[in-house]
Amino acid sequence: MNAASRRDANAGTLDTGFLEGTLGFTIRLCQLNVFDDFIDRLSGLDLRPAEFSILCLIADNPGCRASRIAECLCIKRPNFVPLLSGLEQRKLVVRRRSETDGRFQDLFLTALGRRVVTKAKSVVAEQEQYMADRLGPRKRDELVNALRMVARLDLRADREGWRVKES
Amino acid sequence: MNAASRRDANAGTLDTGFLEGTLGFTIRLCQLNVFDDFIDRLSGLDLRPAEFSILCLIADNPGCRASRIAECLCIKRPNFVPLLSGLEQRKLVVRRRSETDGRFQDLFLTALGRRVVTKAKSVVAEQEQYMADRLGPRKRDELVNALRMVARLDLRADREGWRVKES
DNA sequence: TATTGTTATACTCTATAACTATA
DNA sequence: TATAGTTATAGAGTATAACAATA
Repeated sequence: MNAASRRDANAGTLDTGFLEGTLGFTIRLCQLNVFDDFIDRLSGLDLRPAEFSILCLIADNPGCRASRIAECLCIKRPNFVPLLSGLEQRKLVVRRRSETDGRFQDLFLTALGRRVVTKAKSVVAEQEQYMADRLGPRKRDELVNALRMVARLDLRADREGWRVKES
Repeated sequence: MNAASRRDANAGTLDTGFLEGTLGFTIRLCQLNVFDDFIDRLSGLDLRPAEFSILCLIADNPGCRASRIAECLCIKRPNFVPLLSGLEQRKLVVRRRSETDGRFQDLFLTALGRRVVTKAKSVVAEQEQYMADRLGPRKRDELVNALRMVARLDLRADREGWRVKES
């Protein structure tokens, strides 16, 4: 039973009008459903969503600094350390101290890491394709575009006493 | 600095093509941004997202059983107990044993609870209105509808060896 | 002095097993 | 026996402060 059907099972007579009409609540339900399935599909490769994202970014940006990957994924640096250490212990990733600046660590995939991320991407692509088939390609693209737009909104811009100098 | 701008700050030269093209990743970024702001807006009323949702459902369904509210919000019963207890200690909610079946607890808002949820809904409505203004009303409604559709998808339906008998 | 990576730590959210009381 | 609520507990995920190494 997935999140959606578990929820629907007994909620038939509940008035959920206000919540279901909000973006915040529908985003949460949507994320629960998609992530539950995502985690399930990738469990065979023993990859959590964060680990998959890290491997993807290193695959497409070999030699990138660790802190940039963490930033791009909105993962705080202290929390990024054990994630990377785990991937390195599993021989999927190598950390190499930068030659030009000893503070940085440049990240690379191992040959095994490249094989794993290729397989993982194809598994994720299946989930994405399944959702695209159900939504239809147009609605699917509109959904991704709308989500990107909301993700980039500065939601605090309409409130006072907030904007301390940004730069 | 919100989640979106924090991410953009240093990610300019990173290739995020694969991840940004997936529904899963964009949903996550979107949820981070919306929830960060949601939590911030409701912090003045000392309400977390889950607490707000519970109050909303009790407000619109007075006398509803506790387990149904939890189910509707995809909150496991053990995790629901301290949430309800907190709201009851704050005199926002009352639990009343059902007269017809002593196992159930019927939930009601106090007068204070009704005042708080009314105020909280108006705060949330401001955030929703701000997002709707940026997206435009049509795109906003299409987004909510698409999210509802994805939230209800049975994402495991395309895989074998999964569906044990549902009922 | 500022930044990267790191450690330690704490708090929130979530998940499971087992207990109780009621049916 | 089955279900609702509860307790205890463990595991993720996430947050901040402080330190070492480097610049």
